[in-house]
Order: sequence, then structure tokens, then C-alpha cells
Amino acid sequence: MSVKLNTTIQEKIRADIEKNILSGRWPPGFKVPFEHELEKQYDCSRMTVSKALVELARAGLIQRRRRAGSFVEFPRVHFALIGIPDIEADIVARGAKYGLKLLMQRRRPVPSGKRGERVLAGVKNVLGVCCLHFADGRPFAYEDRLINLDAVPDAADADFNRTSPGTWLTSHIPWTEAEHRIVAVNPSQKCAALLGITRSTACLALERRTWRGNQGITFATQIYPGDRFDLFARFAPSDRTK
Amino acid sequence: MSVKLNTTIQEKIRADIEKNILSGRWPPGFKVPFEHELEKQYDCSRMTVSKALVELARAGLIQRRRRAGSFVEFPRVHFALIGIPDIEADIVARGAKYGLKLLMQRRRPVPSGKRGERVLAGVKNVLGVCCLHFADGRPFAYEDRLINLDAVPDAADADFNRTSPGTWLTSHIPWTEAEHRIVAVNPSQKCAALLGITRSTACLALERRTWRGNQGITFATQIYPGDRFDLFARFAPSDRTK
DNA sequence: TAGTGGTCTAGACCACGGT
DNA sequence: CCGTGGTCTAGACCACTAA
Repeated sequence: MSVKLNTTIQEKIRADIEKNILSGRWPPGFKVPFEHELEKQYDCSRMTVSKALVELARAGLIQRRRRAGSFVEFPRVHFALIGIPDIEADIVARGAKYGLKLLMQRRRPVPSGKRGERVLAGVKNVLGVCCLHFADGRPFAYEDRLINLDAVPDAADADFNRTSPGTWLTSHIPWTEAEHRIVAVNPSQKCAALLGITRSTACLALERRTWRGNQGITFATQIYPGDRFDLFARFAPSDRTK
Repeated sequence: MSVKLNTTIQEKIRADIEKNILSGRWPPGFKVPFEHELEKQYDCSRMTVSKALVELARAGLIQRRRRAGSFVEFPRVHFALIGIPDIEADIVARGAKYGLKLLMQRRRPVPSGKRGERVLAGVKNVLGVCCLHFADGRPFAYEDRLINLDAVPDAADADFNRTSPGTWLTSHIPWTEAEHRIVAVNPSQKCAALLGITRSTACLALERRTWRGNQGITFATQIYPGDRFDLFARFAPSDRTK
């Protein structure tokens, strides 16, 4: 189908070996030729061979062991690199009109015993924000978010009627660490009413915690009705980026 | 906290630059020093600098442009590298006892109009398998799977009372492409009864399609009660592997 | 067009881990 | 022990592209 013109030597080596593995010709445990053998076979320097093999090891296709050589690994766990979208960008990308309704925005203590505790433990200066996201005028997601005002003081004056808190944050502060949790939940009475569904409608809850260094930035919970939202990932074992 | 002893030059360069970016000292759009500048600064060869920068570009922290240089990128989209587990391994890893009950295993036509169609369109020789996964004797997940017997003929004789279809497949055939879809659903009457829940209990549905080349291998739907299962990912922008 | 990154070479030394 | 992979060097040519 597609033709590769960008055929560098290391890319050719990588592609050849990958083909051998994925076709099953080189089964799991199979010993990949030594670097010096590939060096001769492709008539190139050892550095070039090494780059190709390092790449394959990164992708989880082979395992490299000193003195022993490189061996084909078996992909035992499926990984999915899932893009967790900015809601506004996601809705616009789907061709719908984005709408936002701010329900609440005020300083409040961190609810103790709740899930936000771990990110914002001990933080006094916290902003709580609740809002509804709309796609073509229809409720699309409910969002409940805590923001550490010590980390992002500007957030106190932000206008979340125009820009959603998530969008605002990503353009105002970089994060160094993040956690995502995906779970199916039944919505609370209040949440169900806002989304125009019943409590028995399955929803996808997306929890996101972000840090910058040791400082917690934000904890957000987004609730999507199951029939209006899903997460999707398509990928190949050698292509873990994008 | 942790001390790096494995301090190669390229690792030091990479770590230094990463620290500058994540601390905010080098904001988005900031020009990273040219390769030849870093070469002098660290008193090493250009290849070493290059490896460090390539690594940072892979991680999405910088963007490299010919003639212009390298620039700090802003992490705008949240990605989650989620390990979608083999159910048996996952249950055992949680410290529970794994159990499996085969409910159905027989050849059948691909249900047309259903979600399996795209993977196994036109395939005549299809094996349908339904089973329940247990953790410590309690229903943990319901699985409905179609397997292309043209691609994996051995599956016809496999004993799915002992090994779950997913585990069996990953150890018998490699895949080249996969799709995952994650969505919240209300279970069917039958599924709810098998899992010991009601139809109004929110469940996480994991759909997985895998191919080997152009040939569809399998289409699986796994239903997890929302209160017994979640997907979790923790990561830093520079650490997209594992 | 000039200077950057992309790729490659033909060596080198070393740490490590099978034998 | 000794051969492997891990890392590094001091060059080189080329493709691309911003100025």
C-alpha cells in the first residue's frame, strides 16, 4: 500500500526485523543476529545497527542482554496510548458547537476523605469549580474540579464562563506528572439531573490529577454519559508514539 | 530522593534540559541551545548531544527543526499510556485467586451489523467464545469473543476451560495492529445476571480488535462492573514507556 | 545560500554476565 | 575468562529550510 521513500539504513534494519517478528517467522525467544553479524549483512557501521536494535527494544519487540545477544519478546500486555482530550477541542473536532455553563466557582476547603485529598492535601487556598459542557446545546459532560491557588494564583481571576477550566489551565501552567483513572459510575442525583439522564444510566468518569514537581495543581472529575462519549485508541506494537 | 549512578553524558544532558523545561525556566517556545553549543558545553561529541535531543523530541518535550534549532513544546494534550491487562494476570497481580468458567464455545457466523463485523467481515470460519472471569470466586468480568479460525486454526482445539481465550491467543499468535475502545454501558439482562448485578449498574466495556497484517484475528468485548474495575495510568511527559 | 539537524562511519574503551 | 551490548569519539556528507 504505502511506499517508504525515507529508507535510511537503520530504518531498513528495524523494519526487516520487525517484519520477521510480526510475521511469526522469528518466534518469541528467537535469537536476533548479533550486532556484528547485522553489521556485515547490511554493510554498515555498528552504530547504525545499534540504533535500530535500541529502537526495537524501546518498542518492546526485543530484549537485549549483554554477552547473550538480543531475543524476540512476546507482546503479553496490550498498551493503549489514549489521547485524553480537552473537551472543547474534542467537541469542535466532532463538528459540533461547544457550549459551557459555569455552575459554581468559589474558594473552598479541600473535601477531606474524598479523592482530591491526595493531590491537594494540606492546601488551604483552593478554588472549586463546577461546570457543564455542551455539544450542540446538549449536555455532554459534567465537570467538578479543584485548583490549587498557591500553584496557580491567576486562576482566581479567570473567567470560566468563556474558557473551560481545563483549557485555561493547560495554557497557563505546565505539569510534570499526571494520573488518569477511568471508571464506570452511576451518576449522582444532581449530576444526572444536570445531564438530563437518570441515575441508572452508565457514565464514564475520568479522573485527572496533575502535579508540577511536588506541588499538586488540580484534581478534576469529568462525568460523561456512556452513550455520548468513548475513548478510542488504535496502534501498532512498534508505534507507541502518537 | 533517588540518586542516579548510571550517569552517562547523554543522560545528564537529557536530564538537565528536562529539568529546565519542567521547572518553567525554559518556557514553551524557548530555543534550546544548538547541538554544537551543547557539544562544547558538555565537552562531548555531537552524536552524544544528538542522542539526548532525539530522546527529548520522542518524549514530546521539544520540537526539532532543521536550520532553526530545537524549541520547547507545550504539552497541550493529555495522553495516557494505559496498560490493558490480561485479565488472569491482572487478577493474580491483585492478590486474588483467578477463576474461569466457559459458557459457550462453538463455530458460528459473524453476527452481521454488529461491532465485530469490521474485523472479521467476510470470514466464514469463526469461533465464538463466551466466558466469565472470577476473582476469589466472585464474578469479575464477562467476555464475549470472536476468533478468526482461518488465522488461528489451533484455536478450534484449544481448551478454554483452563486458559482464557485472551491469554491463549497472546501466546499463540502475534498481532500487528490493535484497536481499543473504552465505553460505559448498562449490561444486558443476561450479562447482569451472570455478573450478579442489576441492569442499572454502570459497567466498563472494553472492546478490543486485533489484526495481523490485513487479516483480522479477534474481536473481544469484556464487561466489568464499574465498582470492581478501573483503568489507571500515571506518567510524566518524558516517560511514555511503561 | 548558509547553517541546522539527520544520518553515517570506523574506530575505541568499558561494564557486565554467560561459560 | 571473553564476547556481548552500552557508550562514546571526531570526523563526514547530505537534505532541508529559514533567512
